[in-house]
Amino acid sequence: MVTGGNQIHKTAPRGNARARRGDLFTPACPTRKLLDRLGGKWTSMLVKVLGDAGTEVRFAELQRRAPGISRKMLAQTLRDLEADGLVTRRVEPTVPPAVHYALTPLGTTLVGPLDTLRDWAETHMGTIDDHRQRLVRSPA
Amino acid sequence: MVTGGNQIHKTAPRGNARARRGDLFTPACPTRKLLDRLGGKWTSMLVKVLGDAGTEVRFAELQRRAPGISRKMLAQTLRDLEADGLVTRRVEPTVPPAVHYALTPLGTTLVGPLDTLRDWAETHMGTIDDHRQRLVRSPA
DNA sequence: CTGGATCCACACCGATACTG
DNA sequence: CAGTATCGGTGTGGATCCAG
Repeated sequence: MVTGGNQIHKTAPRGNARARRGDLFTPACPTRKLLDRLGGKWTSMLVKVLGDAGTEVRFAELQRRAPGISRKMLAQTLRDLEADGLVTRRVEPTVPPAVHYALTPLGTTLVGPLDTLRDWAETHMGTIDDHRQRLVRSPA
Repeated sequence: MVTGGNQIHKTAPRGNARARRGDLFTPACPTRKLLDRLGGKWTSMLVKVLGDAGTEVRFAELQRRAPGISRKMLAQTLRDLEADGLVTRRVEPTVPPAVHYALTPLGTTLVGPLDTLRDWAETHMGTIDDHRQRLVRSPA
């Protein structure tokens, strides 16, 4: 994965967003691009946190609710999500500033599919881990 | 859910086994681990190809149906999927050998959730691309 | 409080050559 | 046919310091 995920994001050229005529092999597959974003280490967690909140959440509060994230990655991931139109950013011009983030309607539509993935993961990842463990202990 | 957050998977040192003092992160969020795998550049495509086939598919045929993949990445991804218990590998001891791959029942259960993601992607990724394009053309 | 800038370790993946 | 071995480029993400 994540691919380092995946990708057009990891290895493919970035400048040319659109597939050009010669590119038979859909380098711009929507699913591939979506997985590239979700494959980011913090993207899905932030979508979930914002979705659960249902309202605006401030920067520091997001950092609290996403344990382990650094300020750099929090800012970077939020900027990406904002550029995607999945998250809104609202700055209160106070001193010091207060910045509020929330899911856009589009971002909200992503919560369901993510829940589907989470359900599958919570149901089956244990089985997968066990399977890998068996390979370690009894290699063919 | 994604709240497990960090995981010694992508960046953390693997050789020096001991976590350092600050690391008190929850062991491993299943959703995070699933996305790490799906984030791989070819994983989801191979699952889809094998799912669509419904039967065993040979190595070379997989390479044909996953345009652009190299033999190295095909072999590596298939080995990972096999280790996860998502894919079976069957070798016919002929000369030259013929190797057949197929989804396990567990692997088949992953097809649905992936379809859900693909539906979302095909519906909304265009909107996301447009949103990013607007940022490029009309910067602040 | 909310970031940006920089440095760097490491993991992913492509290209190529070799093997049984 | 179906892999493995190796090299190297590139991107991701953590740590740390600086700034409005």
